[in-house]
Amino acid sequence: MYSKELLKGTLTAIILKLLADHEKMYGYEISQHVKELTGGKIHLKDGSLYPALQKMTADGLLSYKEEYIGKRVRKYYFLTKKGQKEKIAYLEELRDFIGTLNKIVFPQLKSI
Amino acid sequence: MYSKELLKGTLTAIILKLLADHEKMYGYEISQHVKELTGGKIHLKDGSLYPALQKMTADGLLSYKEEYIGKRVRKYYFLTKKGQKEKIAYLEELRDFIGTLNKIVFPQLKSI
DNA sequence: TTTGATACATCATAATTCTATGTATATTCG
DNA sequence: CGAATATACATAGAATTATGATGTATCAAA
Repeated sequence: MYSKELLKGTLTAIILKLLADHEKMYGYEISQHVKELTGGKIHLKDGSLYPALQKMTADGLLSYKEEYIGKRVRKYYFLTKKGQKEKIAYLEELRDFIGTLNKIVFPQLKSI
Repeated sequence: MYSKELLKGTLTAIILKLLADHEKMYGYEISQHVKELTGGKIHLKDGSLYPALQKMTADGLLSYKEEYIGKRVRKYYFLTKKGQKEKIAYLEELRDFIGTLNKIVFPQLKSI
Protein backbone atom coordinates (compact mmCIF):
# COMPACT_ATOMS: atom_id res chain seq x y z
CA MET A 1 0.00 0.00 0.00
CA TYR A 2 1.12 3.49 -0.82
CA SER A 3 1.16 6.37 1.61
CA LYS A 4 -2.42 7.37 1.48
CA GLU A 5 -2.02 10.84 0.09
CA LEU A 6 -0.56 9.63 -3.19
CA LEU A 7 -3.90 8.34 -4.33
CA LYS A 8 -5.52 11.72 -4.00
CA GLY A 9 -6.81 13.11 -7.21
CA THR A 10 -6.42 9.82 -9.02
CA LEU A 11 -9.43 7.94 -7.69
CA THR A 12 -11.90 9.67 -9.97
CA ALA A 13 -9.74 8.97 -12.99
CA ILE A 14 -9.38 5.32 -12.02
CA ILE A 15 -13.12 4.88 -11.66
CA LEU A 16 -13.80 6.65 -14.93
CA LYS A 17 -11.32 4.43 -16.72
CA LEU A 18 -12.74 1.20 -15.30
CA LEU A 19 -16.28 2.16 -16.17
CA ALA A 20 -15.22 3.21 -19.63
CA ASP A 21 -13.84 -0.28 -20.15
CA HIS A 22 -16.59 -2.29 -18.48
CA GLU A 23 -19.84 -0.52 -19.24
CA LYS A 24 -21.24 -1.22 -15.78
CA MET A 25 -19.73 -2.21 -12.48
CA TYR A 26 -20.80 -2.20 -8.85
CA GLY A 27 -18.73 -0.79 -6.04
CA TYR A 28 -17.47 -4.00 -4.58
CA GLU A 29 -16.55 -5.22 -8.02
CA ILE A 30 -14.54 -2.07 -8.68
CA SER A 31 -12.57 -2.44 -5.49
CA GLN A 32 -11.81 -6.11 -6.21
CA HIS A 33 -10.82 -5.32 -9.76
CA VAL A 34 -8.40 -2.60 -8.68
CA LYS A 35 -6.89 -4.86 -6.06
CA GLU A 36 -6.28 -7.57 -8.64
CA LEU A 37 -4.99 -5.24 -11.32
CA THR A 38 -2.42 -3.78 -8.96
CA GLY A 39 -1.40 -6.94 -7.19
CA GLY A 40 -2.86 -5.60 -3.97
CA LYS A 41 -0.87 -2.39 -4.11
CA ILE A 42 -3.94 -0.22 -4.39
CA HIS A 43 -6.70 -1.23 -2.06
CA LEU A 44 -9.67 1.12 -2.21
CA LYS A 45 -11.31 1.31 1.18
CA ASP A 46 -15.08 1.24 1.53
CA GLY A 47 -14.97 4.62 3.16
CA SER A 48 -13.19 6.02 0.12
CA LEU A 49 -14.94 4.26 -2.69
CA TYR A 50 -18.62 4.59 -1.83
CA PRO A 51 -18.50 8.31 -1.06
CA ALA A 52 -16.50 8.82 -4.26
CA LEU A 53 -19.14 7.00 -6.31
CA GLN A 54 -21.84 9.08 -4.67
CA LYS A 55 -20.01 12.29 -5.35
CA MET A 56 -19.38 11.39 -8.97
CA THR A 57 -23.05 10.60 -9.31
CA ALA A 58 -23.99 13.93 -7.76
CA ASP A 59 -21.60 15.61 -10.20
CA GLY A 60 -23.37 13.96 -13.10
CA LEU A 61 -20.46 11.77 -14.19
CA LEU A 62 -22.13 8.51 -13.21
CA SER A 63 -25.57 7.02 -12.97
CA TYR A 64 -26.62 3.67 -11.61
CA LYS A 65 -29.39 1.14 -11.50
CA GLU A 66 -30.03 -1.29 -8.72
CA GLU A 67 -30.18 -4.99 -9.21
CA TYR A 68 -31.15 -7.61 -6.70
CA ILE A 69 -29.10 -10.74 -6.25
CA GLY A 70 -31.38 -12.69 -3.99
CA LYS A 71 -32.18 -10.22 -1.28
CA ARG A 72 -28.95 -8.31 -1.66
CA VAL A 73 -28.84 -5.11 -3.64
CA ARG A 74 -26.13 -4.13 -6.05
CA LYS A 75 -25.73 -0.68 -7.48
CA TYR A 76 -24.45 -0.98 -11.01
CA TYR A 77 -22.76 2.24 -11.98
CA PHE A 78 -22.20 3.41 -15.52
CA LEU A 79 -20.89 6.52 -17.25
CA THR A 80 -23.31 9.22 -18.26
CA LYS A 81 -22.80 11.17 -21.47
CA LYS A 82 -21.06 13.78 -19.37
CA GLY A 83 -18.92 11.14 -17.72
CA GLN A 84 -17.86 9.81 -21.11
CA LYS A 85 -16.82 13.27 -22.19
CA GLU A 86 -15.03 14.26 -19.02
CA LYS A 87 -13.26 10.96 -18.77
CA ILE A 88 -11.10 12.02 -21.69
CA ALA A 89 -10.03 15.23 -20.01
CA TYR A 90 -9.43 13.52 -16.68
CA LEU A 91 -7.21 10.85 -18.15
CA GLU A 92 -5.39 13.31 -20.35
CA GLU A 93 -4.63 15.48 -17.34
CA LEU A 94 -3.46 12.49 -15.37
CA ARG A 95 -1.25 11.30 -18.17
CA ASP A 96 0.26 14.74 -18.58
CA PHE A 97 0.81 15.02 -14.86
CA ILE A 98 2.53 11.66 -14.70
CA GLY A 99 4.77 12.71 -17.57
CA THR A 100 5.63 15.95 -15.81
CA LEU A 101 6.36 14.16 -12.56
CA ASN A 102 8.65 11.79 -14.38
CA LYS A 103 10.57 14.65 -15.87
CA ILE A 104 11.21 16.12 -12.45
CA VAL A 105 11.78 13.07 -10.39
CA PHE A 106 13.20 10.55 -12.83
CA PRO A 107 14.80 12.62 -15.58
CA GLN A 108 17.02 9.75 -16.63
CA LEU A 109 13.98 7.88 -17.87
CA LYS A 110 12.30 8.61 -21.12
CA SER A 111 9.07 10.47 -20.54
CA ILE A 112 6.01 8.45 -21.34
CA MET B 1 -1.99 23.85 -13.83
CA TYR B 2 -3.29 20.54 -12.63
CA SER B 3 -6.30 20.06 -10.43
CA LYS B 4 -4.78 20.70 -7.08
CA GLU B 5 -5.40 17.30 -5.57
CA LEU B 6 -3.13 15.57 -8.02
CA LEU B 7 -0.08 17.10 -6.42
CA LYS B 8 -0.90 15.65 -3.03
CA GLY B 9 1.66 13.32 -1.67
CA THR B 10 4.18 14.23 -4.36
CA LEU B 11 5.43 17.54 -2.99
CA THR B 12 7.73 15.95 -0.42
CA ALA B 13 9.23 13.67 -3.03
CA ILE B 14 9.79 16.58 -5.40
CA ILE B 15 11.58 18.61 -2.74
CA LEU B 16 13.70 15.65 -1.69
CA LYS B 17 14.71 15.03 -5.26
CA LEU B 18 15.68 18.65 -5.94
CA LEU B 19 17.73 18.88 -2.77
CA ALA B 20 19.41 15.60 -3.54
CA ASP B 21 20.54 17.06 -6.83
CA HIS B 22 21.46 20.55 -5.69
CA GLU B 23 22.94 20.20 -2.23
CA LYS B 24 21.30 23.38 -0.99
CA MET B 25 18.42 25.51 -2.20
CA TYR B 26 16.18 28.16 -0.75
CA GLY B 27 12.42 28.16 -0.99
CA TYR B 28 11.96 30.71 -3.70
CA GLU B 29 14.65 29.01 -5.75
CA ILE B 30 12.85 25.69 -5.44
CA SER B 31 9.57 27.13 -6.62
CA GLN B 32 11.24 28.84 -9.60
CA HIS B 33 13.11 25.70 -10.48
CA VAL B 34 9.98 23.57 -10.46
CA LYS B 35 8.15 26.12 -12.55
CA GLU B 36 10.92 26.09 -15.15
CA LEU B 37 11.36 22.33 -15.17
CA THR B 38 7.68 21.78 -15.81
CA GLY B 39 7.09 24.60 -18.24
CA GLY B 40 4.82 26.27 -15.73
CA LYS B 41 2.64 23.23 -15.31
CA ILE B 42 3.48 22.84 -11.65
CA HIS B 43 3.51 26.09 -9.77
CA LEU B 44 4.15 25.62 -6.07
CA LYS B 45 2.34 28.27 -4.14
CA ASP B 46 3.93 30.07 -1.21
CA GLY B 47 1.23 28.74 1.05
CA SER B 48 2.13 25.19 0.03
CA LEU B 49 5.88 25.35 -0.19
CA TYR B 50 6.93 27.11 2.99
CA PRO B 51 4.78 25.04 5.33
CA ALA B 52 6.03 21.92 3.55
CA LEU B 53 9.65 22.92 4.10
CA GLN B 54 8.91 23.63 7.74
CA LYS B 55 7.20 20.30 8.21
CA MET B 56 10.01 18.40 6.54
CA THR B 57 12.46 20.20 8.80
CA ALA B 58 10.39 19.32 11.86
CA ASP B 59 10.36 15.72 10.65
CA GLY B 60 14.13 15.72 10.49
CA LEU B 61 14.40 15.34 6.71
CA LEU B 62 15.83 18.82 6.14
CA SER B 63 17.97 21.33 7.88
CA TYR B 64 18.86 24.86 6.85
CA LYS B 65 21.19 27.72 7.45
CA GLU B 66 20.37 31.33 6.93
CA GLU B 67 22.36 33.57 4.66
CA TYR B 68 21.99 37.27 4.25
CA ILE B 69 21.92 38.84 0.83
CA GLY B 70 22.16 42.47 1.75
CA LYS B 71 19.49 42.81 4.38
CA ARG B 72 17.36 40.01 3.02
CA VAL B 73 17.49 36.59 4.54
CA ARG B 74 17.53 33.34 2.63
CA LYS B 75 17.01 29.97 4.20
CA TYR B 76 19.18 27.47 2.42
CA TYR B 77 17.75 24.02 2.94
CA PHE B 78 19.71 20.82 2.62
CA LEU B 79 19.10 17.13 3.24
CA THR B 80 19.97 15.65 6.61
CA LYS B 81 21.35 12.14 6.87
CA LYS B 82 17.82 11.00 7.53
CA GLY B 83 16.59 12.96 4.52
CA GLN B 84 19.16 11.30 2.30
CA LYS B 85 18.06 7.89 3.45
CA GLU B 86 14.34 8.49 3.25
CA LYS B 87 14.61 10.15 -0.12
CA ILE B 88 15.35 6.76 -1.60
CA ALA B 89 12.23 5.21 -0.15
CA TYR B 90 10.07 8.19 -1.09
CA LEU B 91 11.19 8.17 -4.69
CA GLU B 92 10.96 4.43 -4.95
CA GLU B 93 7.41 4.51 -3.69
CA LEU B 94 6.51 7.28 -6.09
CA ARG B 95 8.06 5.46 -9.00
CA ASP B 96 6.22 2.27 -8.12
CA PHE B 97 2.96 4.17 -7.73
CA ILE B 98 3.36 5.83 -11.11
CA GLY B 99 4.02 2.44 -12.66
CA THR B 100 0.93 0.99 -11.02
CA LEU B 101 -1.21 3.90 -12.14
CA ASN B 102 0.01 3.47 -15.67
CA LYS B 103 -0.95 -0.17 -15.63
CA ILE B 104 -4.48 0.69 -14.62
CA VAL B 105 -5.12 3.76 -16.60
CA PHE B 106 -2.95 3.40 -19.66
CA PRO B 107 -2.48 -0.32 -20.08
CA GLN B 108 -1.62 0.06 -23.73
CA LEU B 109 1.64 1.76 -22.78
CA LYS B 110 4.66 -0.10 -21.59
CA SER B 111 5.08 0.33 -17.86
CA ILE B 112 8.07 2.42 -16.86
C1' DT C 1 9.06 56.75 -7.38
C1' DT C 2 6.39 53.30 -8.32
C1' DT C 3 5.99 48.74 -10.08
C1' DG C 4 7.33 44.10 -10.09
C1' DA C 5 10.33 40.66 -8.49
C1' DT C 6 12.46 38.57 -4.49
C1' DA C 7 11.80 36.18 0.05
C1' DC C 8 9.81 34.85 3.85
C1' DA C 9 5.49 33.82 6.83
C1' DT C 10 0.67 32.45 8.88
C1' DC C 11 -4.26 31.32 9.11
C1' DA C 12 -8.69 29.86 7.71
C1' DT C 13 -10.68 27.09 4.13
C1' DA C 14 -11.40 23.40 0.94
C1' DA C 15 -10.97 18.91 -0.79
C1' DT C 16 -10.32 14.23 -0.34
C1' DT C 17 -9.22 9.87 1.71
C1' DC C 18 -9.09 7.01 5.87
C1' DT C 19 -10.60 4.79 10.20
C1' DA C 20 -14.08 3.17 12.64
C1' DT C 21 -18.39 1.62 12.88
C1' DG C 22 -22.80 -0.20 11.44
C1' DT C 23 -26.27 -3.22 8.96
C1' DA C 24 -27.40 -7.20 6.48
C1' DT C 25 -27.12 -11.29 3.28
C1' DA C 26 -24.62 -15.21 1.32
C1' DT C 27 -21.27 -18.83 1.23
C1' DT C 28 -17.98 -22.14 2.86
C1' DC C 29 -15.95 -25.29 5.89
C1' DG C 30 -15.38 -27.99 9.87
C1' DC D 1 -25.67 -27.02 11.78
C1' DG D 2 -22.86 -23.20 13.36
C1' DA D 3 -19.15 -20.14 12.84
C1' DA D 4 -16.24 -17.71 10.16
C1' DT D 5 -15.54 -15.32 6.06
C1' DA D 6 -16.93 -12.89 1.99
C1' DT D 7 -20.19 -9.93 -0.17
C1' DA D 8 -22.44 -5.28 -0.38
C1' DC D 9 -23.79 -1.22 0.99
C1' DA D 10 -23.51 3.11 4.17
C1' DT D 11 -22.12 7.25 7.25
C1' DA D 12 -19.59 10.22 10.57
C1' DG D 13 -15.57 12.06 12.44
C1' DA D 14 -10.51 12.51 11.95
C1' DA D 15 -6.46 13.39 9.41
C1' DT D 16 -3.81 15.24 5.81
C1' DT D 17 -2.36 18.62 2.76
C1' DA D 18 -2.55 22.15 -0.78
C1' DT D 19 -4.73 26.63 -1.60
C1' DG D 20 -6.24 31.51 -1.13
C1' DA D 21 -5.82 35.47 1.25
C1' DT D 22 -3.11 38.30 3.57
C1' DG D 23 0.99 40.32 5.64
C1' DT D 24 5.90 42.12 6.01
C1' DA D 25 9.97 43.66 3.93
C1' DT D 26 13.96 44.33 0.60
C1' DC D 27 15.72 45.17 -3.95
C1' DA D 28 16.04 46.26 -8.98
C1' DA D 29 14.44 48.46 -12.92
C1' DA D 30 11.73 51.63 -15.52
